Amino acid sequence: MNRVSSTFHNHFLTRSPNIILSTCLRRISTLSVTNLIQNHIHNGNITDARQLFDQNPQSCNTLTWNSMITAYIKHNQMQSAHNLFDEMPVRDVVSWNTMMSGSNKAKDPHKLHQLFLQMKRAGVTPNHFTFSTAISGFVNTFEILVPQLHVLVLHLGLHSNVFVGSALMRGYTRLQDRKGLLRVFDDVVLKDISTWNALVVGYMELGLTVEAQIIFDKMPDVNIISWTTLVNGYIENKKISQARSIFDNMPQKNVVTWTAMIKGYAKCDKYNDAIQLFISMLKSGTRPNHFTLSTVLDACAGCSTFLFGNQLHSCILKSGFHSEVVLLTSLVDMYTKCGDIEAALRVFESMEKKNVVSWNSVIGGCARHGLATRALCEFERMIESGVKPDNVTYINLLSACVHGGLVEEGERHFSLMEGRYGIKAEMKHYSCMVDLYGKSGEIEKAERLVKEMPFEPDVGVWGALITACGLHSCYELADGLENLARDYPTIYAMLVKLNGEKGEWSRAVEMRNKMMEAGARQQTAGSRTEFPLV
DNA sequence: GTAGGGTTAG
Repeated sequence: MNRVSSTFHNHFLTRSPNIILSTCLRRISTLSVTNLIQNHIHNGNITDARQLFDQNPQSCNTLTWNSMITAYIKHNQMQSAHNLFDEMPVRDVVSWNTMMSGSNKAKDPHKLHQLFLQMKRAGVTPNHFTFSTAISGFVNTFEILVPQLHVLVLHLGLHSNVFVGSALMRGYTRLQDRKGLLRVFDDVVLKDISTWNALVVGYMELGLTVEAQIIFDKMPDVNIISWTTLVNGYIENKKISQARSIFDNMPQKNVVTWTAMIKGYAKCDKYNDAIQLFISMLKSGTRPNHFTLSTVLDACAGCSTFLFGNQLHSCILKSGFHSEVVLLTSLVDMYTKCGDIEAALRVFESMEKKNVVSWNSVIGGCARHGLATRALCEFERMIESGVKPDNVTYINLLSACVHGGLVEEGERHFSLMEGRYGIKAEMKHYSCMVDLYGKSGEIEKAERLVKEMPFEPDVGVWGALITACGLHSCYELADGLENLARDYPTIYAMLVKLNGEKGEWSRAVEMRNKMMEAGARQQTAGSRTEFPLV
């Protein structure tokens, strides 16, 4: 109000009464319109705010435009934010920063990159907000640009800012650049807990658990996030017992800490430990969230504990998490892996939102249960619903074709995969195709595909081919694969079988002896190798 | 009116 009164006073001294009056009214109306818009935004009435905004273009300054854009972003209306940004008469550094932060929220690093370049071209100088937003958004996609942005940061003297510092530290961590990480850490003069945590994360991600622990022990302050970071770091480095020891000695735990530790067990296939820990969590009085529940469902799927998974389903229905896509997808996956495809399909049908992972789970589930035609139908439905397939979709789809012996369908999808969707065939796609040809007796096609593959075949591809030789008694081809047996000793087992069938007893015995020498019998007896036995 | 740490699925 002081600024307003002083402005009035100056006008009284220099202007005629009419001009003074109209200026005063305009100022009052500008102030009140801006305030009203801000009020609407504050109360979440974004439509009313926009209406007022449109009705009073002359009253809206850059600050009001920025507020409107911020409100749209907050309400996940990125397109409206964008339209308004495009119409802005004057864009300041806040306008650009806001749009960049919106792109981060929408997980659109390409848009962020574009905005950053446009901002530079528009001659607007970036500030510490710009860099912390841009660098965070570039990690994972444009991390290669991090050192260049760091140079700009140093040039503009923004390197001691804590936000810029932790963003840069994540960038250098991603680039596996230990020196860069430490240099940025040292440059942040007033380090806070986040700065220290970022160094612990960095060392952990570089596999330097000892160094990470030393830093943790040196930290002037630690919070629950620091502790969880440490536990998670040990888990990522496969040091589960160290993780558990930290976990047990933490001064306090919350749902995030519990979930991280449960996930740690699930990750190293200790599913029962994961479930036991979940039960301890419940006993401790910590309520699970949707992150916890999908982790535990994953553990149930891993050890096929249908009963426990089924109980979790009831919990989910009561929990209020019934619209979480990830959680429901875990549920679908749990049911397919626990053998109840009908329940999986029911859950899937009930899902309001489905993403590519949800579709992949149901297609993979059908494939696993031998419902090849159903898998193909679900794939068609997926395309119709506008969800784009990815590499996993095709692995599941092709394996459905293998189960159903659908050679032509498989061939068609294999060629459409790259032709229509630009998905390059990976090893697993080739191994499905070799398996598909091999199981249906088209050994020549299988062999040709192995030769034409753009990379060296792996155990899965060879396994598929060798199984085919065994199934269809292709002695010639199999005999030619003997040189591979040193790497994949189970080939001997197949050679024993084929030579036996052919009556080549001395060679069968030779192969059997070689197999015993190579320890193939021991290797295959109790292992989880994917290499199929003939 | 703008910025950063820990947990979820195929």
